[in-house]
Amino acid sequence: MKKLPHSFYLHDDVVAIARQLLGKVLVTEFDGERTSGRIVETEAYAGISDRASHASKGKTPRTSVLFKAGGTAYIYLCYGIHQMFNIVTGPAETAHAVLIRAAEPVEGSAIMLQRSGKKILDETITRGPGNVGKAFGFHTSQTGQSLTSDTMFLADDGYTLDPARIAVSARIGVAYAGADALRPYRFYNSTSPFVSGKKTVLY
DNA sequence: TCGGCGATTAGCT
DNA sequence: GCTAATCGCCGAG
Repeated sequence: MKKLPHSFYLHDDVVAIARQLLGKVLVTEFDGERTSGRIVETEAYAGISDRASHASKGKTPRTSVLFKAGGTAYIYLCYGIHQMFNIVTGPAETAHAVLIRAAEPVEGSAIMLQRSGKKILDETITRGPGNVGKAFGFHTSQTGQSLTSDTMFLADDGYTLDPARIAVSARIGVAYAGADALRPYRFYNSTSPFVSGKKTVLY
């Protein structure tokens, strides 16, 4: 299990990073409770020119974290309920980010179940960005934290996802973004039951 | 200070 | 498949 180096996040091609993150392991260890999971679904948000990205609204108190250098966590609340976990990428001020939409539990599934309030452990535990936030214990108060720390980081355990299994589609829930909503920026493992949304392959 | 709205989800029908 | 729940953020006034 190798922690991804800071340099991984500084690459300026956010779409390439979103694809490379499939198969990597997301690890959190809050209050001594370690949970980890293999990433199976991501979405790229390409800076201020991407109308689906919060960065398109400019730098505000909420979005300022997006403008930091890569390797930073951007966590925000959606619909008043869901903690959405994003990874800031690229050099400072580019405002690129990758949203983690789904993962497969590797360690600490009992803790994930407890955090989610669910009764049975099934694939909904980490399916969808809101559920990922819950299962891993993310909270908006952690936005702006480094992803190379010991409490919150990404790792490579040697696993490589067969490229033939990677599917690409438009992003989910961004219809308001006009033409940008059609960009092929969503990547997922087509064989994983943990992937959210429709299973149609567009590309 | 106020009103509209969103990178969603769960629970019914 | 459809819809209510739910609240912080942001821009307008």
